[in-house]
Formats: sequence, structure tokens, C-alpha cells
Amino acid sequence: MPQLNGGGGDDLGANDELISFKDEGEQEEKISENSSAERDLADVKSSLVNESETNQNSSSDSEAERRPPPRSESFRDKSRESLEEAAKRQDGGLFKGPPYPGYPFIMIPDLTGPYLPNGSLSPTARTYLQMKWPLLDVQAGSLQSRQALKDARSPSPAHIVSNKVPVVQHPHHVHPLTPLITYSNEHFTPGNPPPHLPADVDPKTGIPRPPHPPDISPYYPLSPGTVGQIPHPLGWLVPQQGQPVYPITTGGFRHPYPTALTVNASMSSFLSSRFPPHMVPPHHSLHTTGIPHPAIVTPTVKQESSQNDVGSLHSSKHQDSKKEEEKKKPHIKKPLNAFMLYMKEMRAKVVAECTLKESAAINQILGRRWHALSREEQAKYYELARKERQLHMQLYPGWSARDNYVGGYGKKKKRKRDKQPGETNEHSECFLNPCLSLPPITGEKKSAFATYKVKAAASAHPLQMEAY
DNA sequence: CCCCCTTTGAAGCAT
DNA sequence: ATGCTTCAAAGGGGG
Repeated sequence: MPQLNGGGGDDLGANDELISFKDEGEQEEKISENSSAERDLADVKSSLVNESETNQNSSSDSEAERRPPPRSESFRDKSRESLEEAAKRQDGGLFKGPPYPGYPFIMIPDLTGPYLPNGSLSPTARTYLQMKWPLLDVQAGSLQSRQALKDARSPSPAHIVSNKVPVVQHPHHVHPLTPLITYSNEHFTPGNPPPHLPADVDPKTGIPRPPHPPDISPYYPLSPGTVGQIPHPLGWLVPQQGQPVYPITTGGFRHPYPTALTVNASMSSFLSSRFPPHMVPPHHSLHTTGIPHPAIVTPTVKQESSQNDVGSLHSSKHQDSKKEEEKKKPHIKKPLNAFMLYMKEMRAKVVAECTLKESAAINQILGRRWHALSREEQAKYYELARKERQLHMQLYPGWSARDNYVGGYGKKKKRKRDKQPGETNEHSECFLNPCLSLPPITGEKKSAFATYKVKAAASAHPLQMEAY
């Protein structure tokens, strides 16, 4: 592999450790997840309650159980860092090969061994394949990746991983990406099967779904004939809300095949080596149709709910001038990071599983679930985020995150919670809770768990407890 | 109506 | 190099 640099040597060894270690964790996760996703949520909920109301670890043990227990913080941090590092390194060139051969999360692995022994596509691979390249023929993609595998001289991490951590999940394993299915309006369309059905099982037949037709991803919540509304390569993440990762701008018209186009764009560097040039379109910030990328959010769109239909005539001068101002400079949103992608995908599921609707509380749960994900699962989102950034970069070469700084750096638009002097101590008890000491407290800078709001938890969970 | 909350990650800026 | 700040999504809650 080209990218084996000297610096990665240490990580390599470490990763070997990680993998074997991960096996245990993976199994444990499977066991617990097999038991019930609801229980998982219940654990999260109850642990949240405990976090806020008590120091007892009565419920946390369940979560602690299902986690790869002794993932030390340092280990976790290292793995996390390495993971991010890996993702970053891949930014430079697509699929040069995993910087860390031991790492399973280079996405090719999923593509290389997506088939179950019976020949059908494994849930994981199928899901990921389709969510990555919704309009690509899965089988073709597999062939290509196989071809890519052939090209690779050294064994793909896929094999390393697949030998140790089977890509094929247990049939009952609730894959974190299964909510993709639920985004097919299952939660919201009366008559649709309940969300607890296995993601990859056809709700009607009860048998595993065959590889999906290449034209439409099953995860798009599209009613038949609405292909043209596929907004974005990652639009599958939020179809249930009809809102793509990058919201479509005004006009109401959507290009029939933006997904394919953007997917190609995002993968251009990858595809260019595999596909004829005509299949790798040039990158413009605007499509040839003149339709801006969904990331461009014009004021109209941003305020469409409040102004478009009713209030447009009553909008104030101030708003008008503001709008015009912004019209000149469309707001290009930041690409979503891995966690944001994960949140988009999982939010509906979490909301559906509990009565909570407060995003703050939901996000807490999501944050914990995020940490509970296996590295492979997280890696998928890191990879997606990486592609998202890449695509974003290609579409908006001159764009900078700084462009979205409202008041400029240092002039806070939103004030983050000031860390009170004694705050850490105040909540340090949280770290006594095994739930909260779940590994992924990534570098204490974020101290995600330290910022647990007793208030939020206290207000949220009583409701949950009532609901259950 | 607008901002806060809450999460993680990415990126930019200041030191 | 490190640390801080802002923004990305989401939607209820509150001023």
C-alpha cells in the first residue's frame, strides 16, 4: 500500500491490538443489541436519568456491559485520533489505500466482501453500498471494488477485518445504519411496517431483501415516481424530513439526477481511475443547468417556512434588505461531519423510540450512541463525512468555513456555555457513573459528558419514564 | 421571532 | 502546536 509511512508503524501495531480487542467488544455489542434495541434505548434513557439524579450505576452497568469494556481512555483516544487522522489522510487522495492497514474502516472493505455465504448481499454492505452510492448498481460496485481489490497488491483490510470482525452481522443485529430503512417514512406513513422490523428484511415477505435495484435507493423515502426529488448523495440520511443534507434551494425544481452527478463528483478522484472520463463530470459550483448545489442555502429557502407562503408580503424592510444582501452571497453551509451525518440518520429512530422530542435531549442520546458505535460503524460516517467534505470542496473551491462566521471570529453569535469555575467539580460525579465513563470522552477538550445538563436530563427523562 | 440547548467534528483564528 | 470559538442539524423551550 502506498501510504504506509513510517509514522504509521506504531499505529499499525496498535491497530492489531485494537482489532482483536474489538472482537470482544463487537461480540458483546452484538449480544446486547440482539437482545433489543429498545432496551438499548432504555438503558440510555435510564442512564441519563441516573446521570442527572443519582450516582447509582444500576442501569449503567447494562451499557457498560455491552460496551467493549476495558477500552481504556487512552486507547480510545488514540483510536479515535487515528481514525480521524486516517480520514484526514485520505482527504488528499482518494483510496490510495488505508494509511493504517490494520484499520478496517477504509470503506473498500465493505465493498469487497459484501456477500453472504448464500450469495446475497450482507446487510451491512448493502446498506452502506447504497447509502454511499445510492444510484450505483450495487453489484457493479462490488465488481468494481473487487477489481480494485485485485489491483491492490497487499491484502485489503477487508480481509483482515472480515476474518476477525465479520462484516456480516448477525441476522438480528440491529445495525446502526438500519434506520436508513426507517427513513422510508416508516415512522410516519400509516400502514407501513413498524420500525422494529429488521432493516434488511422485506416487511411484506419477511425475507431478506435482495440487492436493490440500482436506480433508486431504498432509503430514499420517495414515493414511486419521485426519483427526481433525490436531492443529494447523502440525501438518504434525512429523507423522512424531505430535507437533504444540503437543502435544495428555491425554485422548487430539482434536477432529475443530482445524486448521480454529485456522487460522481464526490468520487471523481476515485472514479476517474476506474471510469472513462465522460463518467467523471467536471466540477462546477453550479451544475450546467444552473441549479446550485443543495449546500447553497438562499435566504428564501432558509426562511421558506416562515415567509415563503404567507409572510412574504409582510416582511419588513430589514428583512428585505437582509434577504437581498444574502441573495448576493448565498449561504453555503458547512459540510456535515461524521456525527452530524449520524445524527441525521438516527434522530428519527430515537425520536420514534421514545417520546422525547427535545433535540437537546435527543442529541445527548445520540452522542452516547455515537460513542457506543463500533469503530467500523463510526468509520462509515467518517468516510461519508470525508466524501462530503471532498464534494463540498470540489463544488465550492473558494468556500471557507469562515464565510459562515456571522460576526467574525471572536464575536460570538451564540455564546457557548461558559465553564463555571467549579462546574467541572460540580459534575465530576458524572464521571463516577460508568455510563458516563464510557470510553469515548475524546480528549477532555470537549468533555462531552461534563456538559451534561442536569436540567435537560431531569426535565426530559421523567417524561420518558412516564412514557414507559 | 429569535436564541438557547445539546451533541461531535471540522475549521479558523489567536496565542 | 495548542486552545478556543464558531458552525453544521434539529426542534422544543423560553424570553
